[in-house]
Amino acid sequence: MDEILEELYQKLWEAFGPQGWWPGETPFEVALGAILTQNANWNNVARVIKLLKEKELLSPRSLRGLPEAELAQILRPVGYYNLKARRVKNFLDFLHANYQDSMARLAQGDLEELRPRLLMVRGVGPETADSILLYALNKPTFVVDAYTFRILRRHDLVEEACSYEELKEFFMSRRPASVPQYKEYHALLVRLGKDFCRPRPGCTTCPLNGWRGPYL
DNA sequence: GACCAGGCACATC
DNA sequence: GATGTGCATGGT
Repeated sequence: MDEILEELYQKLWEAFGPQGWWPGETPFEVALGAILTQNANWNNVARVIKLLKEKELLSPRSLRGLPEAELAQILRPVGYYNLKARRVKNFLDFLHANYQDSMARLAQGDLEELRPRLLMVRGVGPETADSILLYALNKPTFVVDAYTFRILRRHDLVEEACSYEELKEFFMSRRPASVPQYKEYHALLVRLGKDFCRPRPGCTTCPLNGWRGPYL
């Protein structure tokens, strides 16, 4: 099975090359994007982040000074905007109360300590926590998302009823704990998912078409 | 106009 | 522990 994940990585790499993830200039921008992209189109998230940048609101302190209702209006394009305004505020409160608004201070903790703490923030679930840990804080944890599950499921690498933690363990127990490669692997899976692996199969030009059995 | 998008919390059984 | 539901805009 280790060889299969290596083979999958090679195939994705050959098809797409380096993805350069996460798209974001600072750890805070990455963390914010992780919350905003929950069940949302990344293009909309990118627009909102660009707008926040233009308004000079893209820092923990300035965002903290913005009323939640105003933040919600800015967040409209990403969907679930009231919900996400609250979730962003929850994360900001967490960062302020424990780390003096500093992502650098947050990054000083280690993975085993930080993950449960992030999960205590309302609105930060397993995927968001792992995205922040891997892409903003450079901790060696693997990010599982809907694409990851769909792709591995479609190629019959995991069970239908595989949970988030099980799928994550499936990966991490079979791959060396490398931050750069975890970053790249997840990004490549998302790339494949966006371009080819729709909820309903049927794309003959998918680079993985026919790999471990056709799924047309 | 349907379907989809880089989830999560909460209620209920 | 599994399943169902609300949250919501914008792209294809």
